[in-house]
Amino acid sequence: MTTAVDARETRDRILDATVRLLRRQGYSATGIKQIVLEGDAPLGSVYHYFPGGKEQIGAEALARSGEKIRRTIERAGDAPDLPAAINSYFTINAERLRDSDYERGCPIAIVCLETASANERIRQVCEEAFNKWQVTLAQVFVDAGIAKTDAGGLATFVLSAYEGALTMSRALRDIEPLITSGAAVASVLHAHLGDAPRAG
Amino acid sequence: MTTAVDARETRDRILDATVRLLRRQGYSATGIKQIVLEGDAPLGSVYHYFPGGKEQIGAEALARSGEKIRRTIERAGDAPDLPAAINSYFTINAERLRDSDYERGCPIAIVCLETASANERIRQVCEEAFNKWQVTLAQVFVDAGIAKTDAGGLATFVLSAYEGALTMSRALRDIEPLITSGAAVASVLHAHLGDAPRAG
DNA sequence: TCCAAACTAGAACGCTCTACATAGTCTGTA
DNA sequence: TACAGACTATGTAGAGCGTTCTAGTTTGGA
Repeated sequence: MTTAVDARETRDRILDATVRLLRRQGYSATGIKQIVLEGDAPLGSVYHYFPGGKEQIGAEALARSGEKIRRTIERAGDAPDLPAAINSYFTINAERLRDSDYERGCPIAIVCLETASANERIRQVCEEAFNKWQVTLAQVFVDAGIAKTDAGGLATFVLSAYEGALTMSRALRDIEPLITSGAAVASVLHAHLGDAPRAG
Repeated sequence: MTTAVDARETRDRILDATVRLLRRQGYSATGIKQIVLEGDAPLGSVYHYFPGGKEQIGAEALARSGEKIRRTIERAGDAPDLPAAINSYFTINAERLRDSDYERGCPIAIVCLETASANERIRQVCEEAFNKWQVTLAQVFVDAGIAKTDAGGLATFVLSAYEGALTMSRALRDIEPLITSGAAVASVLHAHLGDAPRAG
């Protein structure tokens, strides 16, 4: 194994580096050599850990990233004020996007668009990630008092608004779409909780 | 020039083929040879019409596609019932997506995510497309009676929801996110027009 | 101390990519 | 018919890709 100084294993470093690159530039533009450079990992051991090659690295990196994001969504349910928690999810990620010089996109969204029609295995990983996010968020909504009949569709809608706003913010190099959409989504949630009805 | 049978010029066929490929698989995965194959165009004339190479082809294809979509958005303003018109924009494109076997994504969204951090020229084309859509849609909202102070943000929000729902529908191979988001957006518009407040 | 297994180094392979060069063919006009 | 310019065919260059290979190093346990 690696030394104690370098506690994180090579395999993990490869996956983490892959996630960073997928966020920035997607699947097609990300090369194996770039991954090992970014992760400071030996090229020779890539096919030792990942005999399935690039596709396996991509699939595992996306699954790991998807689960991490899902846990973040789950934690939003702990907040006392649901609309505020969702809104701050938008704003926090807006700031992270800006601070990364608009490089930190969503790895699932970009890779899914690229590979949905070309690589079924990768597409399925993306589908699973989105599905789990949706189920998790719907449960958060139910726990907050939103009607069960509404929670599922509302979760899909909120995720859509978030992914689209992230896309637009990256294109415009401006966090405004994320901020605006976060506020709009919060208003919709307020309305569903029997609060102020107006969205904007 | 080409014969009368082949009325469309080679240059246009190259651009149209590029748009189709960008919708399906994005910029990085789309090659020059694939473009001329898809567009039934001679490889030898690619650099005659596009001395700027792949970047020029991509930029022009995206600009053309962006403007076409903008005109479609503009036409939504002609409908008497705005929320219904926006909702049907979602549903119509949902059906087109399904009928294309989930290949017909948004060329702007996918290319922007791929190239936002790598190719400034292409990114700017995407930014311009999104900006024009937003301005056009905001004007449609104002014309329909929505307050000027709300129209801009609302347009950004609706575009975000649409792009995100399109992304999710492709990943899931299911039009449900587009249908659900279309209905939710329509409810928000209703609320802004002084109609039924509930979104769902 | 020694061995087997785990891991790494780095070159090399076959392939595809964009881009370019050059020679050839077509087309409208005089 | 003849010519000039527009367009196309085809081959090549040079780089980069994912992958594989063999040789070498490190490691944990007996």
